[in-house]
Amino acid sequence: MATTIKDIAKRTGVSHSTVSRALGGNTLISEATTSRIRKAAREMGYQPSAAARSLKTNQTKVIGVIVNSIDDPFFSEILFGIEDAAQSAGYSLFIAASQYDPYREQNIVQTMMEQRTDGVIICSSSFSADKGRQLLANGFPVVVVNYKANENFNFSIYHDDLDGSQQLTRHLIELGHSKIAYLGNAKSGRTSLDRLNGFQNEMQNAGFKIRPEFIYEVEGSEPELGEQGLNHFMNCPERPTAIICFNDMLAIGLLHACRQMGIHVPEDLSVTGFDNITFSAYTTPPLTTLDQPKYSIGNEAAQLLLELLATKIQSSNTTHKEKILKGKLLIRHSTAKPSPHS
Amino acid sequence: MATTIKDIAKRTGVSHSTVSRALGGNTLISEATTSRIRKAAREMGYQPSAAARSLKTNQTKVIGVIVNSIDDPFFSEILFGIEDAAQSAGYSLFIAASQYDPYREQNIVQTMMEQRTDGVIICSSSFSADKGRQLLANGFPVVVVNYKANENFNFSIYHDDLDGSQQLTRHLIELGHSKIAYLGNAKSGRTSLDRLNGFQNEMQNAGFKIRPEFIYEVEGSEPELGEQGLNHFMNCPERPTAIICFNDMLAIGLLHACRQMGIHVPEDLSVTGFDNITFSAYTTPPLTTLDQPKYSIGNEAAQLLLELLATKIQSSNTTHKEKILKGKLLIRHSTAKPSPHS
DNA sequence: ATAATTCCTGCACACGTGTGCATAAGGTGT
DNA sequence: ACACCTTATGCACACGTGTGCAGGAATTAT
Repeated sequence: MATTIKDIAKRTGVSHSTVSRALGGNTLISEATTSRIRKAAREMGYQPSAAARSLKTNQTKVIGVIVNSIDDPFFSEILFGIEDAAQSAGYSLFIAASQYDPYREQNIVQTMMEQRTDGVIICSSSFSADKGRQLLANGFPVVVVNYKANENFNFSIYHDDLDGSQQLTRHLIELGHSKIAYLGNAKSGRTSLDRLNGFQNEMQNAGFKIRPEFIYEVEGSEPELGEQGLNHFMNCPERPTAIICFNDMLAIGLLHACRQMGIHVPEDLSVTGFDNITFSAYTTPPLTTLDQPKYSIGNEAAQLLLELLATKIQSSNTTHKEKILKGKLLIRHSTAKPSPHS
Repeated sequence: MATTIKDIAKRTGVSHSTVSRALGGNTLISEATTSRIRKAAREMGYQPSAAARSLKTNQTKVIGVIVNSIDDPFFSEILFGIEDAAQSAGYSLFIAASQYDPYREQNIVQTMMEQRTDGVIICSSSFSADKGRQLLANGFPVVVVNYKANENFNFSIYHDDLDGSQQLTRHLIELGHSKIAYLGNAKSGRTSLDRLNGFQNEMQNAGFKIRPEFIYEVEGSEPELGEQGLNHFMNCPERPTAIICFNDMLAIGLLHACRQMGIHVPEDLSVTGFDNITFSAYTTPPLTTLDQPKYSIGNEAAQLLLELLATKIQSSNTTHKEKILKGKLLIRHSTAKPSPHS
């Protein structure tokens, strides 16, 4: 059994209250006893019980983080940003992955509530809104990341997907493309929609029409779905000269399929990704993408939550705060002028 | 403030003990009152306090997991396996990343101890042994994964790296290679050493000598270090015809560097990886690698820990249990016969 | 009708920590 | 010597939950 403050009290001949105060740095206790107690605590390998402490203080110093999937390299960088901010404020993370599974989602929400997490960061674009509201209803401060059902949530950090998508589209248009297609991910809801809208806006600005078959969605972001997307576009009566992919994972799969089908990128076809995950620099050719400030996004989200926890203004649910971060275009080698004979 | 069993007791007109028993499914309580209490609990949105419960029962239903870095796609698949096993046994995960940082490591250990995690799984090959011993000394059941300081730990699951490396080497030898080099990762300690040994064993079996400059280590597994490795080998007086990389990440970086230097894989040079992470299937050319059963490794580790928790045999530290899993060779297109004129 | 048995529920304490209040010891002023 | 103030510590209770034990009510046996 682990040593408790009572054990320390017994050994140093004081009451457990004195020990509690001494370890807490309360100046009421004399320096002599304080250092005596601290020494004993060290020798006995004392570790305070988080459970007992939270029970008393009503805070756990733990913040919950909900992501789609730990597999997704995109989230892991966001997690980094969150962890740095949390750690330096003395908070630990409780990470849970929903895996797009409603049963798991419910499970996660329940666990967070039972654990009495001080706050929750939702990074899962597909997380069902009612589960999130459940947390809000139970008084949990919630910050959402890249989650576009903001009608429900007062505190959010997100990336300007509209702008990012426009940057990519503009880049392609400036290269001379007009027959551009969009490969979306139906499971990502508003995020995919925003990127689609950015594309559409910019095409309209340039005076180009988009053929309806040039917009296609697959059910997820696994690379193998990129192949499915490519097949669709290559079977169109008129082929696009460029494809904007919802994210890097899809683009990576699509590039792979291109190679198998003998389509040369970027000579025959330009391809873009979104997010700038590590591996997007190592494809053939290296992927032109939109560098999303993932670390900053996570960091800002955590800071916002910490601020909420410090000021307790979450109760006044009239307040409302959101921050929008912009990414920047990263031109590598998967985009080029369209070939003259296409 | 969240509702407690006392609130429910007040509302249903019974004592809090009765509520506790009713919700716990104790058959001593009559069915009538049990269902009445359950109904009230549901209506009031009751969620038990994990803190209070653990304080009383002395178990948290949480198991800690320590990994090197969440970024590493290798670990995320292991986490999957762990989570599945844990979840179905009613346990939650407390995940922490050491990031190779001793300060963070100490911090993690302390947090695990304060949280009174029921057990710990260490998946970090670089995790310092004394930190692990600290956990053991405090009575934590510990299972280590792919951690080769087993002299200290009684319970471990690991992959047979020696065998895997031999499979890869044999494959190359059967293709006709004899000038084979090994690119290791100094930070991965024993793991890298085992893979090196497998390579050496198999070369010896075939009667081949290894030139000392054909063994080279870099400080990490980031893809960009693959380039450094390639440079080293290409500057050797006699160049290797095949390179065995410590893992896929390094191999991916090395392949990329090959392209930039105009080296054709596999015609000029064969390259192998290790682990079979998702992206290894999408490189150019797709990577020949060793498919490590990551999910199973995680799953078995969790099951072993759960078994320890159930039987409490961890106290009898004479027991000792380990499981070794073998991976299998996955031949893609980054390996081929050596070119005749090299 | 009373005793014995079963069934159900409440009392009281415990887990480890934090904190308001009382109080004892020591010091300073007259 | 006495009242007064400061300093240092202990007492007792609280947080939310679980559980051994006692005891009341209802049922059955005598």
